[in-house]
Amino acid sequence: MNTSKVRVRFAPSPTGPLHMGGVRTALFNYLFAKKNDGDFILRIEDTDQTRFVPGAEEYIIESLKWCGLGPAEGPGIGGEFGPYRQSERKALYKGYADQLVKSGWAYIAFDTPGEIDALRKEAEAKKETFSYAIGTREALNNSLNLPEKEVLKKIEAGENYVIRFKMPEDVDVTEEDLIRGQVTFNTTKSLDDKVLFKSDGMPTYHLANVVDDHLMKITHVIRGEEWLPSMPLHVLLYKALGWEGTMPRFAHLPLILKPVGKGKLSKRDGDKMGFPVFPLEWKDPKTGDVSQGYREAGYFPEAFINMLALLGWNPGTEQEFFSLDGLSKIFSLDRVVKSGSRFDPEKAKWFNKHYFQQKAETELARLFKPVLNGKGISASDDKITRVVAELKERCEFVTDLWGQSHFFFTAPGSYDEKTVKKRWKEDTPEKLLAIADIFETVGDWKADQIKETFSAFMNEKGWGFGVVMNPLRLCLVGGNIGPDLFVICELLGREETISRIKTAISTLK
RNA sequence: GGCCCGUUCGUCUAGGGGUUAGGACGCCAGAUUUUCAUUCUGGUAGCAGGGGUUCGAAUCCCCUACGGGCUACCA
Repeated sequence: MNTSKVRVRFAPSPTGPLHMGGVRTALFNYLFAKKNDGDFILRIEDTDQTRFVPGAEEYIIESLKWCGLGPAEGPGIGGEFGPYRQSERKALYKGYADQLVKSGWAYIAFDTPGEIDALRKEAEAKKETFSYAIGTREALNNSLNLPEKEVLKKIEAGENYVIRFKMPEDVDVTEEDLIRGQVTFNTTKSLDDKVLFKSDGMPTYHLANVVDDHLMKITHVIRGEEWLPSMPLHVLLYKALGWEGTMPRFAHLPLILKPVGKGKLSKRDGDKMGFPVFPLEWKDPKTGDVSQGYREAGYFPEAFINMLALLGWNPGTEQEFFSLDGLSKIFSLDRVVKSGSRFDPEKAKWFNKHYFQQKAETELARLFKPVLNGKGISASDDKITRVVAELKERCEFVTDLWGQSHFFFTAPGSYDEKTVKKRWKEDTPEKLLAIADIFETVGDWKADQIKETFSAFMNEKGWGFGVVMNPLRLCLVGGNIGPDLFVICELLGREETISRIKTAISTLK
């Protein structure tokens, strides 16, 4: 067993934006590395040139950065095991594929995609499935059946070929998965002769992955459950390459499922239900479609990470709030759950609310300021901080702030109809005018002073508080939202308060 | 279809032979807040089904059902 320093990698392929499931895989890798004083590295698996999407790699790197999951090695960062982009390692893989052919673990196959496709269709018509494997490979166009001379001739003639793994017959491959325990696969029952090296000169995932993990001294492969079925192939590959002694250990993470309905979480679910599935906003370079991001939706990275960490993992205690550092100290793979987890957007919001409430008012004000500026409003930091302080506990997102506070910065342009109907009575203007007058007499324009003067007057008149306060609120904010009425008065200032009362009266009269 | 993995409140989960099956989100109710929201307190709700093993099963075994993944010269 490998006892060297723990090294794990996150190995996405740049075929689009990083999905939150991918972020979670990165997170668990990161946490495992930190917990074990190991290295977390990023490797870009871009062996499929046809699926390359411009900007995807940058997106991945920026997403990890936003989440605080900085790799120790990777593209643009460097490290002694580079390059970290598989396309830049291209020259490396062919030798290993050839070695496999030489040792009899692999063979050369000349069948064209068209031919194989036809075979597949043919089998399908008979309600069977074609697989290139023992039982069919004997009759196909490959180096197992062709004389060596013929094979050489074809290659020299420039004929396209792939290199396939020669899956051994009827072997039970048993390997321990760190999350699931022992898993056994029978080679004949469940595995075919996978392509290791493509006709375009690139390795497939299987070869590149094993070669790179070996060369990069990866000790633990932590990846999504969709890879579990290919674990035996990889185990066999390590064996075939003579790397059994340093083979990494495997851990297959459960998938993140749709909030409702069947299947794994997809981009569509987010669009349909209005929650982000990507960490950052993504604009598809081809279609121009924009997908929502957690960052843009107003989530704090620490909330996003905290939520993700608890989706499929738990500390075994009742603690729910964790910083990345906190997680790094206690994370362990044996507390990863085996079954897929449905994602709950409500819980994500709840996490964000928690972190929002934890933030200092000045910090929140700093974040809110650009929002205000974007609306053409400039206000002193002091005022913004005061406003934020009053509204903080009724919000979950920085993006909620405006909806709760616009009236502090701009006078209401209209009045909520429902509220008008419910609260604005015939004698309301007269009463509010009296209040405006009494406001002129408030000594020190502070919330409690205003309240005191107001209450004294109300008691003297014998008016019901609700009858006056609700319409007053309507005048000042345009609806029935906002914090304590007297606080609103104070922050608005005496002049503005009275002016808004008068404007409302003349508008609603 | 084949192969593999899984299944505890609606959701995330604890619990791994003896528990009143615990917590969280959501939801509902009450209290506070002269609005709304917040906050607090309480409540609702679960071991997929059937067989074993055992004095005793949510827990171990088998079967069934259901869910999920894989089954590309994609990762």
